[in-house]
Amino acid sequence: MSSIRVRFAPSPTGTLHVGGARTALFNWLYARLQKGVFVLRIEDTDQERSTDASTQQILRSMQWLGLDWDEGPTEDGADSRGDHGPYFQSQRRDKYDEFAARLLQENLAYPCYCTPDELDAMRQKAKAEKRDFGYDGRCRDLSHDERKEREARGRTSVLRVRTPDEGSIRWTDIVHGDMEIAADTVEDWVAVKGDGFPTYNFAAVVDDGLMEISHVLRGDDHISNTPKQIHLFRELGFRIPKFGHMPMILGSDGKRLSKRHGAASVEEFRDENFLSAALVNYLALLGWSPGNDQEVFTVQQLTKKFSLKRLNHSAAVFDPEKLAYINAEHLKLLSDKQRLAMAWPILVDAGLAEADDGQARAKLGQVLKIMGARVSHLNDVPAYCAAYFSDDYELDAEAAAEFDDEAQAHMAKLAEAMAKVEGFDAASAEAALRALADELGLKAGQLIHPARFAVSGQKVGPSVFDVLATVGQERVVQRLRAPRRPA
RNA sequence: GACCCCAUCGUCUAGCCUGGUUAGGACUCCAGCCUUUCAAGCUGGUAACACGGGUUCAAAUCCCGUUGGGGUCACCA
Repeated sequence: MSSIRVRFAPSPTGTLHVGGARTALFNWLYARLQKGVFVLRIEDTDQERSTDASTQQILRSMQWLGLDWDEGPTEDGADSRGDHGPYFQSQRRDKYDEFAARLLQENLAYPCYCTPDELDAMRQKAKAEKRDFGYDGRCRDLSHDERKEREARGRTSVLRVRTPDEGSIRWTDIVHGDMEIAADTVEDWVAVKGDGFPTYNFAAVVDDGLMEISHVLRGDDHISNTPKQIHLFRELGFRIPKFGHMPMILGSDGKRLSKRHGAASVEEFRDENFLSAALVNYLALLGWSPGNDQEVFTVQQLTKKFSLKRLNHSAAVFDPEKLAYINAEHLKLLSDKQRLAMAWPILVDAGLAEADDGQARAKLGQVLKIMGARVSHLNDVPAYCAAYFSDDYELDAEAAAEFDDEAQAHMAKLAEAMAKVEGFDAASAEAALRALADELGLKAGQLIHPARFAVSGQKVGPSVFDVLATVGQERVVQRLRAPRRPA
């Protein structure tokens, strides 16, 4: 086991977004590639916004994606497992308190008595004067008596970290290379809030330190937190992890991806019946490339080829069309058995079959077979397959318009021909149809197209002879005799 | 606004580090082939180095600047 320890640390204030999923994925891939440890930590220090439902949802999304964690909450989210727990920040108060006390004792931090309202006023003023606002350090050097006096007035305090005024903070970013931020652009930031809970930057450092995280891989939007965290890692005596800031995922308008761009949470893609392997594959391609022309990867292949060295520097736009293509490719990768296992529940959900109907399930297997690559998304299954399971299927408007009285007359004759076929299958149905076409002096296509419509309601689909064979002689004859036409 | 990040087809990207390519691939779009139809598949096509200066025999590639886009500026994470 290597000493590589990475983590994904979502805050349970909503669903798992594709941006977060991509971050989780890259951490997971790196851990699997390096035979390291992947830690999942729930950052629920925001009392107002964190919900248990969100935690559950995130855990479910992670599991759906196949991103299993070595340490973290148990699968049901009720408990923790691993040597560095607990993995819910809300259960780690004792640790934050301990380090906060140390910061205070060593004068690395100080109590600040400014109220949110006061700070807000200062911010407004700075804005009005077109000045930059950074906390001005007015509580930085309060004397013992001054502190006592404020406390006597019932003022609550927050704990602010004393940041250096001079010099700079540097690190070598795995993605961006050498980084240097001037220390004077880093303000004295709040480590412990008025409610006694740690802020993100404080809790993250304590936890990453205690959990012995070796690499912090996260979004670009965290770059500005990094100097604060590095400073604190150092002051607290922790080994400083390596940092890698990955590019953001944007919507088609170039803005950070969000709900208004359409589906943006993992759960939505699951509900829309995307293959999780396809989402994983597509997400991996956003911000990373293998360096050659391969684009379709199984998860297994990704864990072998992934490399931090090949992470991109620039933000990427999420493209639903490319995802759809990758999804279709993964559908082709599935065995007939796997595809059937995925499609069956969808057919059942659509009310086209009973869950325990083994015959219907076998039939779906046949239908899927003749459909072939025409099913590029599992969501298409109900519409494409309805005619094989029910007489209540949709009629394609275009095909219906082409189906005239002459076609109907032809279908009546075809019905009788089909009724006479013995040993009804694709080959015998084809022979009978072609014979009838010859007899009537028609081209085969003149029977084929109306027949497809009469039997399946569709304009397109598999070989019509396969359709006939699969729908079955009895139903074929019925539908040819009395084709459904739009009202 | 300040600080930071980024910059190759519409989109995802290879090429950049270690200057010399007809700047490659994929999605989308278009055309053709195949097919009873559609899809798939196959073949072909349209389409990019943001701009300006350097350095160099030679710059997508190295340097500087400009412009553009994004991010951060909370007792949110």
